[in-house]
Formats: sequence, structure tokens, C-alpha cells
Amino acid sequence: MTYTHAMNERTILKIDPQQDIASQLRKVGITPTQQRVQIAEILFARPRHMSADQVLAVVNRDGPIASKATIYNTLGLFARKGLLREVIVDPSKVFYDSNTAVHHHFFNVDTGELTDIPSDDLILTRMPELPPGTESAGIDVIFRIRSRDAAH
Amino acid sequence: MTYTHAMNERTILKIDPQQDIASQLRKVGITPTQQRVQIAEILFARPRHMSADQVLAVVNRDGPIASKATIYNTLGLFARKGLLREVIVDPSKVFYDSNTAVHHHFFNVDTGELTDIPSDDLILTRMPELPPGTESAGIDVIFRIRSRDAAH
DNA sequence: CATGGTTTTGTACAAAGTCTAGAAAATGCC
DNA sequence: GGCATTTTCTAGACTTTGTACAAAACCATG
Repeated sequence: MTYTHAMNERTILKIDPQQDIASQLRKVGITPTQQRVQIAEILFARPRHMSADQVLAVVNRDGPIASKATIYNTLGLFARKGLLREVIVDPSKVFYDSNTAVHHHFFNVDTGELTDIPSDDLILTRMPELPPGTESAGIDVIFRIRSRDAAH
Repeated sequence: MTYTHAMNERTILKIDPQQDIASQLRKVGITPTQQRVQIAEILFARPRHMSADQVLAVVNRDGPIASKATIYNTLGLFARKGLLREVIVDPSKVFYDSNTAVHHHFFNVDTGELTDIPSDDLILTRMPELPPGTESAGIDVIFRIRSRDAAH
């Protein structure tokens, strides 16, 4: 059996910030509560990488909209539904990536900055056999980088 | 500029469990204290993936050998010296991999199991340009897998 | 065997994330 | 619309991973 790059593709659903958020959420089986819509508006305004902490801060910038538990619940829900991709590169927190197109990441270990690598800029060949009884849940490729002058 | 797979190579140092651990540690600039030797003996007996928690439990199985702080200090030290590779795939804890040869990982998201993929079984081509002013600190490729019958 | 730098230790602390029980909001049905 | 049922939200306590710190122990060297 051979695997192709297409196997990296996850369930991809794209929320269009120009269209009505509530009906798009309903379309993927998510009840569009006020909190979820507000969180979605922030995340899907443009492709971005945010931690739960950052989402919490932005959502509640002008008064209390959603609690910490709701942020975690909502991010987890969106990720399960394929609207967000969890990016695990920093042991201290999870990033949620609202760019659901196939792509990979640079992670600057000095600054904590996460940036996208378009899928076309990297090709994986000669893919390994998956262990028996398992199926792919996505492939993550992370280029860890360092600022060239930083002490290390 | 083109990158080759060799760029993935990190500082690689291999501890041989058959040889004297203390003198091998000394050779890489690590003072071989009793705690460090004991921790090294566990980690380098064979290639394995362990969390700090697991190391703590195994080290102190037959009486107190090392404290939590020492485990973290030692794992961090070994990783900085290139004896261990930190593997960040699970948001809840860091794995330390005593296989320092170039390789990648399967991570079973259902079981939390981490297994190796030999370097030869995967080839990366058409590598992306690194952002200006940065240098590589290693490339991680993680195949996230799921047990095929698991609910999801 | 005295000296002084390095390690280790216990404890306190910090931060990310989970859990829970009750309040509030959404939904479905008449 | 009104009302009952179900789902979601909230505040805060709790858990877990990991770090900070200061005192005690260790150990190489003269």
C-alpha cells in the first residue's frame, strides 16, 4: 500500500467570515449560541493561530461574554467538527489554527511564534506503513527554528 | 537554497548501556552524580519514550533516589546536551526519547502510545525556505493515528 | 580537612486545563 | 406564545505538569 500526500487531509470545513456565522455553524451540526458565534467571529475573521488564553482575552475584551470553561468547550467542539486544527508544538499550551487548508508549520522556539508553510512547499514521499488496526488522523510536520543570533 | 534530509539531524550523542555510564556522562560534560547515573541507566537501557512522571516512578520504585525537581533538571540537562530528544505530541506532557537517531513518530491519539518510524521510511522533498534570520532546530514529523474501531 | 562551587531537595508556586452543580438559554411541542 | 425538556454556560474549586527558590548535602581540590 502506498500513501499519498492527500492522506494528510483532515475533515476540512471552512467558515466564511462574510457569510452569516450562525447558519454556517448550524450547517455543521453546532447549535449557534451567542458565545459560540462570538468566538467564531474572532477565530474565522482571518486565518490565525490562537491559544485558549488569547481567545478568552479577546472575547471578553469589552465586558464578559464567555467563561473559561466555555472557551475550552467551544474550541474543543470546533476542533472535533473540523473547523479548527489543534497544533501541539509548545508543551505549555495548545494552539488552535483557523486555517484548515492542508499546511505545515514553522515554530520559533525562541519567540513562541507559529507560522504557516503552504502545503506545496513540502512534499512527503515514501510514506511509512501505518501500524495494523490503525488509521490516519492527520500528519503534522513542524520545522522548529531558532532566531539565528539567539544564545543556545 | 535547498535543504536535504540531513538538516533534520540534531546533535546526536549515543549512550551505550553496556559501557560505564558515569564516564560517558563525563565525556559530554555532565558531572555523573548518583541520581543522574540512575536516571541514565533507566533511559538508555534501550530506546524508549518516557514522560517525567514515568521516570520519577521508575527511579524511585525501590526507595527514594531522586526528587521531582531532580528528574526535571536531569531530563532538561540531558536534552540540552543532545542525549535525549523532547517529543511534543501530547498537550499534557513531554516525552523524552532516548533514541537519538534521526527518526519520526506515530502517535496513537486513543492510547497515548508513541512509536518510532525509521528515518528511511519517510522522505521529505522540496523543503521550504526558512524565514530570514532563523536557523533549523530540528524537524518533527508526527503521524497521528487512531485505533480503527475507536469511536470518533 | 577546610573551602567553595555544584547538585539535590522539599515546598511553595504558577499556569493550563478539567470538573461540577446550579443557572440560563435554546429547543420542541401543544 | 407558553411550558417542559434538553443543552449550554458559569464560577470556582480542583488536578496536573512543570518551575522557583533557599537551605542542606555533596564533592573535587588545595
